[in-house]
Amino acid sequence: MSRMMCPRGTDDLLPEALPALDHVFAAFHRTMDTFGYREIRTPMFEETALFVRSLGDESDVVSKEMFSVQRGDTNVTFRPEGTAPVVRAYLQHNLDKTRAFQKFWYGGPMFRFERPQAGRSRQFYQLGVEALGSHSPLLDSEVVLLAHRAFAAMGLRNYRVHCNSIGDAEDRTTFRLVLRAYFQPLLQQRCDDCQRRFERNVFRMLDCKVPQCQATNKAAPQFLDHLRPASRARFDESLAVLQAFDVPIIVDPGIVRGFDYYTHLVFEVRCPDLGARDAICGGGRYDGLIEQMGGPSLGAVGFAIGVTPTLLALEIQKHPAIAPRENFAAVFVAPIGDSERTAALRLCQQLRDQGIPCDTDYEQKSLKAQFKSADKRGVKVMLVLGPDEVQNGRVQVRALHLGQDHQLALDSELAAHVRQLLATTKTAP
RNA sequence: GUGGCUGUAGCUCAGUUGGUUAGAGCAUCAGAUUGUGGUUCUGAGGGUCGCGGGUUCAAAUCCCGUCAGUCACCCCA
Repeated sequence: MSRMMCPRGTDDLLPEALPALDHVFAAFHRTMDTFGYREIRTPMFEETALFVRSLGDESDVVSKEMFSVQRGDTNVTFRPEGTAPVVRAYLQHNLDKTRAFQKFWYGGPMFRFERPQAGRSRQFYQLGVEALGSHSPLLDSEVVLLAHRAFAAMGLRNYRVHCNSIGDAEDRTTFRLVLRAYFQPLLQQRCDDCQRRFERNVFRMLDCKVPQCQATNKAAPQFLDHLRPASRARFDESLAVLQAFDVPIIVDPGIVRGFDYYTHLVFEVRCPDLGARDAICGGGRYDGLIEQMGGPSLGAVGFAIGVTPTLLALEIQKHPAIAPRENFAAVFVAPIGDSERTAALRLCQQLRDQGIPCDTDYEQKSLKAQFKSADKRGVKVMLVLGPDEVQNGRVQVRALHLGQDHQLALDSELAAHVRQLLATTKTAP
């Protein structure tokens, strides 16, 4: 079968699926407004060098997951994540010099060339925030609180925020030595991946999922115990704030994060209902990034929500806003025969002009068939036009959801009547 | 990139140890004394059984390949 299909790892969002996406975006947007974050939109693709510089050419994303396009001597990449583009825009427009501290949110598709699986695709949607230009520990807490409130606004239940601190560059240098010293004699017992991680990124050995590795991880030194007092105090301060706001926190030494630019607070939101891939949000502080990208030494903190897994979680939890919805026009004008077709179109348009979503028949269906299909599409009000109605300047109005019939005049009052019928809900008998 | 599972109608699936014109439910469309929905009844359309090759008198069924989907690993939202 050689039918055309959308490329592997992509999905068509059909009309009935979009209300779910809208629900998540709208809840996020509302939350951002109340916290004073403003939306920013950057291009879908950037110069490849931007991501190489921010993520590091050692990272998996850069080394094997980028959607890149070479055109003449320019090489661009469809954005695999949202942080680097926002920081780039911030610096490009000299915001660091005019109003250094700014809070942004963004949302939209991201692209990574990887093997699709449950809750993960090659084009996926992220909603994220970036609070740029401040080192304040208060912001660390605010950002986590913000993620929590956003999920709450979406109606998600049963999730936990896993938090950890990985200190600053100095803490990490120290801890790297401590970890290497600990793992060196145990290296024989570790899996192949950990053998590689020992040199490349020791920290990742801490969240290895292989059972034999987890055994030696239990007694492994923890970041939190090797932070300098100032770093440790800052983490404790953040935790205290979050506990005061009843955020479901779990301190989890296994949270290490993949990208190089993270510092101090790192966190992940997980929803156990999802099974193997349970992370729905990841973020933290990344104090080195702005400077790394050619800007001044300013702090930054943010997170990104994976919309796809979030929708999956809401679906599993049977959230009503996620169910597929047929969003057809609520009013339908049904001409009985061909002679009423023009009048029907005119009436239909008249209601549309009044802001009432309205549709009519285009296929010369029988009246019965029009009723049947209208019922299936969730139409609430049917307006029937036959020869008699047209001649008398009247229309038959049937409220399908109420089971009521009315005869109404085709005058300026009609729209108001229809509007009223739409607003009426069926009362229990 | 690695591994497991799965490909039969628009959807969910039957299809007996290989054996005639491949079935059901739902969905779609049309009817049930000719201007009215949801229930019910009747009927219709719709499939080169993912694709290619092989074994056989005979393949949806067995074998090989390939493509696609899916789940998991690596990594990550």
